[in-house]
Amino acid sequence: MEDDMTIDQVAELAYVSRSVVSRVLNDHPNVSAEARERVLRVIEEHDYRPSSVARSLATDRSFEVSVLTPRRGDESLANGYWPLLYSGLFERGLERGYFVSLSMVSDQVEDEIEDRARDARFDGYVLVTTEVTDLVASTLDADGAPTVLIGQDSSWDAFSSVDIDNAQGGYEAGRHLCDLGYEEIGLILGSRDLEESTHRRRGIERALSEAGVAVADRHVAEGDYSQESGHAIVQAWAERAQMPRALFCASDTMAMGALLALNECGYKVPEEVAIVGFDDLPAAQYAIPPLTTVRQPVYEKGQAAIDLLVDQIETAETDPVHTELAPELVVRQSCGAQQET
Amino acid sequence: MEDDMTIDQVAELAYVSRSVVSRVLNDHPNVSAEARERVLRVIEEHDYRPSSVARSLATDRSFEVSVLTPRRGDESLANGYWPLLYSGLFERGLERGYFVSLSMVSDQVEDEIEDRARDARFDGYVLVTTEVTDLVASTLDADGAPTVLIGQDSSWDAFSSVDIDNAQGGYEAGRHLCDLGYEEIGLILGSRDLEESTHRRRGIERALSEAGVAVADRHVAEGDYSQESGHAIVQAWAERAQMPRALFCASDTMAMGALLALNECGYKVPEEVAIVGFDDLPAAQYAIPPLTTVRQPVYEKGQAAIDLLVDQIETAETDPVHTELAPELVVRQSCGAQQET
DNA sequence: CCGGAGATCGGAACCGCTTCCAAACCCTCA
DNA sequence: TGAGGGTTTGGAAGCGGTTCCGATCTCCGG
Repeated sequence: MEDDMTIDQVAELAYVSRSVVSRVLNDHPNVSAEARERVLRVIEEHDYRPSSVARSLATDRSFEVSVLTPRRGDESLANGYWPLLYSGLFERGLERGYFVSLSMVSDQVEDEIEDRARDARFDGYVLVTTEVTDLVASTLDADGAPTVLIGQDSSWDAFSSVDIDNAQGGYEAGRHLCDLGYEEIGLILGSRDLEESTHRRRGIERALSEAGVAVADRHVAEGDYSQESGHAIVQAWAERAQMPRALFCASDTMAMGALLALNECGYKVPEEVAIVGFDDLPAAQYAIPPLTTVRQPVYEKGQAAIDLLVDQIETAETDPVHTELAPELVVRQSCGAQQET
Repeated sequence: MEDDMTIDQVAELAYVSRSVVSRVLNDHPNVSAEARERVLRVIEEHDYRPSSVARSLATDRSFEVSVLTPRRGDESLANGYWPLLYSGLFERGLERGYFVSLSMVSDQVEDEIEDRARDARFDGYVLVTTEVTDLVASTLDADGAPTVLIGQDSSWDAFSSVDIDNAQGGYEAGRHLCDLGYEEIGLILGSRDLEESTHRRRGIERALSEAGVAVADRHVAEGDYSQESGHAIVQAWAERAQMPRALFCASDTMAMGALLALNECGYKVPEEVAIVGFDDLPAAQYAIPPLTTVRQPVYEKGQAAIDLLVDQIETAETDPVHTELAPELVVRQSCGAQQET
């Protein structure tokens, strides 16, 4: 099959003008049934595809959106959260007629990305935050390019955003622990700099204080969402023999690390130490014991982000919309609650 | 800053014709120092960027390459291998002047991807295989688009490819085990359908037979590279009380699963069971005990793929090149070898 | 039988850039 | 001083589409 046909060649073969071909390509009215028929046959026979580049130039739309995701450290993509999020983005994008592609922006390439970002190649951007790179964000902001954030970042609230209600999630985890009667609770939090983890913290603290449970300072630790940090914190508590009776971990990965450390140090879960995580990564259900955790609808987050973005592109609406999805407690076995069914 | 300037506006402000501006943009000769100077100043002052779309149309080059990666199951991106590979791709791409973007192709969107792929938007493609989707591959093949494969797939050897020498890796793992004197060795292999895992298997089997070590059929199992599969296999062996003295796992993720199971079943590693993995994922060094494994240069794989691809794009060379990178045994503690320093 | 509305079509301008080519310019050397 | 060579320049034609608009065709009712 020779390819690389142009619209003119199609026109010629179909005995019509290029305008007519363009019209059938775009489902415009005012083309006779016979003409349409002929054009379609030529297209079919020669497997013709219009050049998206030319179309882009003419219409100033590319039907492509770009997902910009940070790469910090080797681990950034290394857990089940990301593929799920991307799937939501990719698939919903295609459904809505947009091709989505992903780029990792690391510090050393930030300005090149910025260059690329600016040149109107894309109709819009999704910034996977938890640390938007400021350069890129401010460029996008200045350009007025349609952009939506995944995750919260109040310094960029001119952008639309999608996130879950982190405080609510923390609250439910806390409630669960309190309902089960635990009173000595340890908190393994995420970095103080992430609004997300601040909210999770506030949520659980509210639950505890409502239940009249206080947490000791020595039982509050800050990790960085990595498995290693969870491991280290629990190990430290074990060494000092000040293990709490229950643990709240601000991420499943930290919970996994904690679980590992608990295991090594001989604590039985949940008999001696209960543990609740956050995220409900695919791996959570395979943990030993299966992890009770706060599920966040990751795939849906991706979908929602695309919806927001596409709406913004297509309506030229510029007022930011902030969407919050509801998290949901998933009770498994790591807290000792009896499970239903 | 108003933006969206066109080359004509720049030309006007700099008192030259659009041709001159184009020449300075592309570092072409034959523009006087003064003219160049004026043009550059206007560009600078107005923060002008040429439209890559228009440029693309005119030159038939986009300086973009696309990485197509399969999404099968939620776990496909879920380990440290991917971010490393992508970093290699992205960063080397930028170094060579190409913007690389990633798309996940799942079955339900395959034909849309194919559409997109064909329309000359990209200068080339990297297929992350271990299961190239046939539709996409054959389209690319038919179009003669520059394409390179990461991983091996002999049914597509018209494409250039990058891979490591899997047999060699398997061989070194086997040698290590034999050198340490293990004689009862279990093999936890990857799927038979993956050439990669067939090669790994052949490698270790050669090492064992050279050392005169035989492996019992009951000690050969096929997993799917997932942690769960490693876990399940070891658990089965434990239940039947036929645990080998040493384990070769065809991937680190399976090794992690195996480690977990070993732990649960009360086997000490490496005192009672030695274990060697494959890949050297970032997580391998944090395992308990740190995992002896065959390191594959993942980042370099990404780089090499881009190099091959860009060379092919720029020289219009169509003969495929098959590159094999060398794996390397990384001795840590899971096999009981004494470590240097 | 004619005028006019509506459907259909083709011509041409345009999107923003590259590139070929001929024209203008500047020097140098015979 | 004038021819000839090399620089520098601008004009114009593409690249492959979309879209506006005026021309043509059809068909109907008066």
